[in-house]
Amino acid sequence: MSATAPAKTSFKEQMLQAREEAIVQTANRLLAEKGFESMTVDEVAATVGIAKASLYKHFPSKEDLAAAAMVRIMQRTLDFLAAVPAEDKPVDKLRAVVRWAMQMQLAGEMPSLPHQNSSLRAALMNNRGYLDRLVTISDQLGGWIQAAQADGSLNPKLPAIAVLYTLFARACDPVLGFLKAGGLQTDEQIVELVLATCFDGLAAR
Amino acid sequence: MSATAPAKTSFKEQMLQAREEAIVQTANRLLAEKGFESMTVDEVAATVGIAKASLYKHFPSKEDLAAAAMVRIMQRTLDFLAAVPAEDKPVDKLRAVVRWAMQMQLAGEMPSLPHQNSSLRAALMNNRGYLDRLVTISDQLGGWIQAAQADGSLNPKLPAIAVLYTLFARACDPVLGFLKAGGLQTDEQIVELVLATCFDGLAAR
DNA sequence: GTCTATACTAGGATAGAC
DNA sequence: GTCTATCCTAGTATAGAC
Repeated sequence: MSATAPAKTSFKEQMLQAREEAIVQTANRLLAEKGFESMTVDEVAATVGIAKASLYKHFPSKEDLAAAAMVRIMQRTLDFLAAVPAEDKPVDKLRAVVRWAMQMQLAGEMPSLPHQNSSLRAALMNNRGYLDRLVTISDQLGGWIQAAQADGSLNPKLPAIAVLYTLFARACDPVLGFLKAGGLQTDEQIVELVLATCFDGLAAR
Repeated sequence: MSATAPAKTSFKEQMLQAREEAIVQTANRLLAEKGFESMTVDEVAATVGIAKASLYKHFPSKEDLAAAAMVRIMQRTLDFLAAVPAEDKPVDKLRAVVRWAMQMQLAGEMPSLPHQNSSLRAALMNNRGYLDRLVTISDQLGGWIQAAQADGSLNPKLPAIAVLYTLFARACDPVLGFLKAGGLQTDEQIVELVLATCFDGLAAR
């Protein structure tokens, strides 16, 4: 550990971090595209361009790899929440978050929810980094939901927890994919359409 | 083929049909519970109480088995559609169908949508029985949607196809499972809650 | 058409050299 | 920490007797 060592170590660590980021990013895309069960470690490694054994030096299991990808999307969500203008109306903040999440999904960047019985689900429930971020996101959205219900822009009769779950679910809504496959709307139109049905409902107003 | 044969043959065939129904029903539940990829043929066979090889005498592949379960739920949907009172308002017919589908999901009887990239998806797209039922259901719901938009009870600005997709998606909405896991509402309350957010939206009216 | 036993493969994970 | 080569389990599917 000489005085000149830090620079090289830091560079090496940067490379390491960059590779890990590439791996997690690839896992994230495949998770969004085909789900945890259908995603194979072989495919992740091949896409990144490294050997499978090398990948396993970074992540001890497929579950840990997928969990890292889930933590990443949660962190990106937190980053977005932090960037929402504080002066916006609560309901507009909520709309902005859901819009962003839907854009992520259309871009193939939003991993689908793990099934109740999945081994990934179990791994996430034991992952502090994931749970902490989930709680932070829920608290922040929960505050906005209550504020929006208090100012009369969101239906105050709905339990806040039901609203929260609904917003989470819309981030993974398969309707976006259906409409995209139909090819009749642009991505932007699809997002605004689903956003409108989410907040305003199907019934006439 | 003597004159006395038909009775015995018929009985045997009834047994055969009953067994196939038991297999498909089990597959249906497992499909709802854990999805196509996580469902194993071993588990289906064990649950039904037959050997795996026997199951393969009835269905040539796992995909065919799952497809039979999907055809079954589509047929049950058609049966429900046929039983909806013709004199009801179009929008009430739509509500009734979505309510029924949500009840099916909470009962663990609604298989989750196959992922875009799934081998099951490909099998379904080559399955005439599935596609025909899907088209019939879509046509019937599509007619009700247009009627509801015409009579002013459903938002006429929404593309009918988007409404149709939204209704399909609500049948598999993960929000139901989230709320059920929370344990704060009865099944009936969950259904009415999600039904209300679907048709009336999250925003205050 | 049901069973037991087995073939075959995909895919998660590891060994060991560099 | 990267590679090639290999292990090993789980799971789909089939053979062959009854």
